Amino acid sequence: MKLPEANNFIEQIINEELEAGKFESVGNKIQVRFPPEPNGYLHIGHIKAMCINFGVKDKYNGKLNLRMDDTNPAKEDYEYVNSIVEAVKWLGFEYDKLVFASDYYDKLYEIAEKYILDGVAYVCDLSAEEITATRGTLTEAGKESPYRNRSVEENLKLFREMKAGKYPDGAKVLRAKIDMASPNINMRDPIIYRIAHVPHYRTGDKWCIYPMYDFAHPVSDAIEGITHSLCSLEFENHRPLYNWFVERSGLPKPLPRQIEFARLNITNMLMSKRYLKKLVDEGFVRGWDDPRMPTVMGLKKRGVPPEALKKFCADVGVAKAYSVVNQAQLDSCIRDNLNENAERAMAVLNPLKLTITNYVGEENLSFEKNPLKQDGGERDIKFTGSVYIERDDFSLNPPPKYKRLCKGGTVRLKSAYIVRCDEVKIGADGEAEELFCTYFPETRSGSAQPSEIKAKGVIQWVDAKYGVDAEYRQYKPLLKDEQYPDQDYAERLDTESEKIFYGKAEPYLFENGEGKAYQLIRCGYYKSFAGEKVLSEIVSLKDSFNK
RNA sequence: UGGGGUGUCGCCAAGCGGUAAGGCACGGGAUUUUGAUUCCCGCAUUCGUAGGUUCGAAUCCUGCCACCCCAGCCA
Repeated sequence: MKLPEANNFIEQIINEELEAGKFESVGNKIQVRFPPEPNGYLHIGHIKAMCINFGVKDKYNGKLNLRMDDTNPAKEDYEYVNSIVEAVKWLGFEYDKLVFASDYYDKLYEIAEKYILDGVAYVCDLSAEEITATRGTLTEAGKESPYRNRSVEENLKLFREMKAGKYPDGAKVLRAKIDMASPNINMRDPIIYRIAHVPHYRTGDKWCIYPMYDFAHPVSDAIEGITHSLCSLEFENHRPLYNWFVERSGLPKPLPRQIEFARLNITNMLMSKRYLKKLVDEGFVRGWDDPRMPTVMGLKKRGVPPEALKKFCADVGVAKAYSVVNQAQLDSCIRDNLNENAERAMAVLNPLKLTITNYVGEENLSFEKNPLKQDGGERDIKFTGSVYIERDDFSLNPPPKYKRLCKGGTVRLKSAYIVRCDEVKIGADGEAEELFCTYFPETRSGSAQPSEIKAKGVIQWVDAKYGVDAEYRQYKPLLKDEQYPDQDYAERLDTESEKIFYGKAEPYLFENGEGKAYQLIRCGYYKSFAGEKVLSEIVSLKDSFNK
């Protein structure tokens, strides 16, 4: 068998198993799954998990189920499943089937009865507090439940009564009979089913008992014929239990194997649902798709191309060591992608009027839409000799090595002419209000530059007559510092994280609202924005692109 | 003082007994009508630590040390 080259330890394991013939009975088909719980929105951490799972699927020509791990009706809803599906599709991942853990409720129940019949599960009447109290501690063994040795018949009867709704929430649970003295606390008779008289968003009130993750997940994997169940490190301690459930399920081999990897952490990015929800609920951001959010929809709105995110995940790699990736690494991937693909346009956030005193009439200037793409096309911009430039591109007191405009200095208006600033009109606030310049016709872009007229800098501009008014929302990172702010997170929020500018932009920016990038020539970095539906509103990228 | 994991450059990360890949960041230089891009060049005599085995170790063995995870009827 010809095996693909393994790019990480997971693929290495798969290769070894394939080589050993572990999956011959299923035609060497690898099956994986991506199993979010529909109780929140997908974020960049999930993207890493998707890249790993979809990556395995593609590499081995296998199958992947998008599975909603919906076994806790109190938290789940269609709102989330829809957003998850939407996010997966936007990222361009193609799954084979959309499935739900709740599809398996009948089968799961049946297997639970099998455990009872096999004498490895029992109904326990202990209260939640009592169970906690008898579970023991990290260093002490737990105590066996007094209900642990009920007969198979009694367990079956009780379990069926639980299912039939005879008992209130919390009155009874079904437990696995494993080992109360196990050093692995997960193995101390974990709960399989709990009673919850809560309607489920899919099954309604058909059930009043719901399976626990530790049971439902491995068994769902086995039901689907998953060969590799890839999850994050915190489930390592659950693996023995995973195997315990799967081995006793009676489901056909090959049984799924759980492999854990380190989850993604990025400096200054909080990904916990609890935290993100707070930001939304308490109005720190405009919603789950706010460009400052690390959610998939937030990233989309920020103008981040899916391919940049995939590249980032590929760069970061898959390993088991706890790590925090520097956000600069993400930014680099985004910049790379934008540099390669984004169409160019000019805009000024904070306009300063520049009038050319010796210019008459108007003309068209030609611009490349994307200098990196030979066939990127061109666009025309009107030039009337009266323009707006970025306020930062002019300085009353230029620092040493300043390359842009100052009084008496020259600068090139990109793709137009070199101008010299002759006069500065100072406003009441002491700041420059308008610049009066001379332009040099012979320096028109494209013509051979006369040696006597030079400009060190090149700045962007928007024509005063043809440029359109634009509102910019500029976002900064939500957190000033610290990875996990915990309870006092609110104090660390940067209240200036959203700033409004009223600037100018060339009309081209609005031709098709979304995902176009513009750049500030002065800084030479890219800012991307996802155009909102309202034309006058441009959302610029957060500060992370600043140097 | 239980169990399960992990420790390779500032941050990720290859490496699987034959003499430390790559990316990000950083520094230097060249080209440039974006202080961007592109392009060169530099950036771990050393792999948590102390020993041992070996002709040879980041890789094998032993002991220490540090950090992470686990005591939800959440996932």
